[in-house]
Amino acid sequence: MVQNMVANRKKTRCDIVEAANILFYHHGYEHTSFADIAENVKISRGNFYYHFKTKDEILDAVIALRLAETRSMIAQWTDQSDAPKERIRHFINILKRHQSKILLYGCPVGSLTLELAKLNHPAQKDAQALFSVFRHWLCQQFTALGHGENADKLALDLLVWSQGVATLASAFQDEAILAQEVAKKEAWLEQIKPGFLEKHRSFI
Amino acid sequence: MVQNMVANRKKTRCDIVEAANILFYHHGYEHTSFADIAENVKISRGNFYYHFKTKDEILDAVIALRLAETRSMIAQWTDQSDAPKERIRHFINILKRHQSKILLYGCPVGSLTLELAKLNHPAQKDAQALFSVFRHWLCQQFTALGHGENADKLALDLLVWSQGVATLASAFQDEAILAQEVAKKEAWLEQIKPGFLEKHRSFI
DNA sequence: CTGAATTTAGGTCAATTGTCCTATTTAATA
DNA sequence: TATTAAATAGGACAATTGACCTAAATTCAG
Repeated sequence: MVQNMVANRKKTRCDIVEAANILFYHHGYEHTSFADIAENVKISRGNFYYHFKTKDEILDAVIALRLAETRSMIAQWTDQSDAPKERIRHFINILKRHQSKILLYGCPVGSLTLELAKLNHPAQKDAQALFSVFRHWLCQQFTALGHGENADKLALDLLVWSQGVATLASAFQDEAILAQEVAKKEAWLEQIKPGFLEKHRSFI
Repeated sequence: MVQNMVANRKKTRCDIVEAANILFYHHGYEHTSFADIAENVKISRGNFYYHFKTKDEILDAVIALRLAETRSMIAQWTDQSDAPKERIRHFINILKRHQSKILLYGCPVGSLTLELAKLNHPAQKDAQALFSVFRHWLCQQFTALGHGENADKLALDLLVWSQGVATLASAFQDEAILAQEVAKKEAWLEQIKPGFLEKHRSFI
């Protein structure tokens, strides 16, 4: 059955990318070796090389996976509620939802971005897209809240905040920092005054 | 002359640590090899090994150097002005002063901290001290401004902000983000209302 | 100057890295 | 079933890593 073959091929490849995704997050891109990934997926290095010729190829696949996952997550948030505030709250709460991982490894987007910057890696731009996805979506939400002019700045502020919180919570290994910052940001979100364009929110 | 010997020894060692400090910042701890550092200082690997037995030893020395430099910088800020706001402004402005480097490599403290977390490196706690120095000093300044109860939270917020800005400015390679965020934070600092303990500021 | 101590140079080592190759096994087709 | 294509296993590779060692050079005291 062609279906089976294709499915299997896809599955092994998918297994590799998913394992690499986690290992890149936990141990960093460079500190993760072919052997680490292969061992994790329980395949031979030869089989591994059959699916990916170079390490950069795996990185590209991992970034593509993260982009897809991110888009899917955001689409879910968008579908779950029509209220921009409610949507933005979802973003704020990622920090709490992934608390334990963040305390250990920081934010997957921020840490990958920083590592690639130091390696001066060609995939830098692709990793940047991960931030852009959040940025544009948040911008849309703030626009819907009537902050058209400042929407992008507000979106960027929220990204800045999330990266800072992840970095410091991880540095101090202190979940109280995380909880406290999230609570404060939620309160800020609640209190935010809709801009004068609020009435036109429907056009978003 | 004993003086010369000791001075030379100190100088070579110091050169190594300073080169490692820069290379760790630019390329990361793990991606920097003995050979890289030795080549940079223009000494042999053997000479290098004479001064540092293991890579961890260099890391400790680099962290110690950064701690010393940070303390000295902060001491300067403290000496330059008695006004807490003026002092805090110095902190905010690090981002602008080191703009070009931050765009390329992020914040040296944040990125090192994140890398060590992923390596699960024993020096994590030492690197954390770098953040603590800023945190406590900022806390003192906010206390002097009369925000005793919230001083530590305000200090942490400022650290969070600085880390976030560094990460995103670097991710987007966009100095406008940096300039805009710094300007906004400076405005916030200006507008901040002194707490009711302001009159007692002298005791700090 | 001579001898001892410190400092430096450069070679060696085992381990690990990313990459590549060739057999063998598994699956699909005719 | 026989043939072909896809997938896997595992070995080999050159290069690089951190670590270690010894011999030479430099420095300084007596």
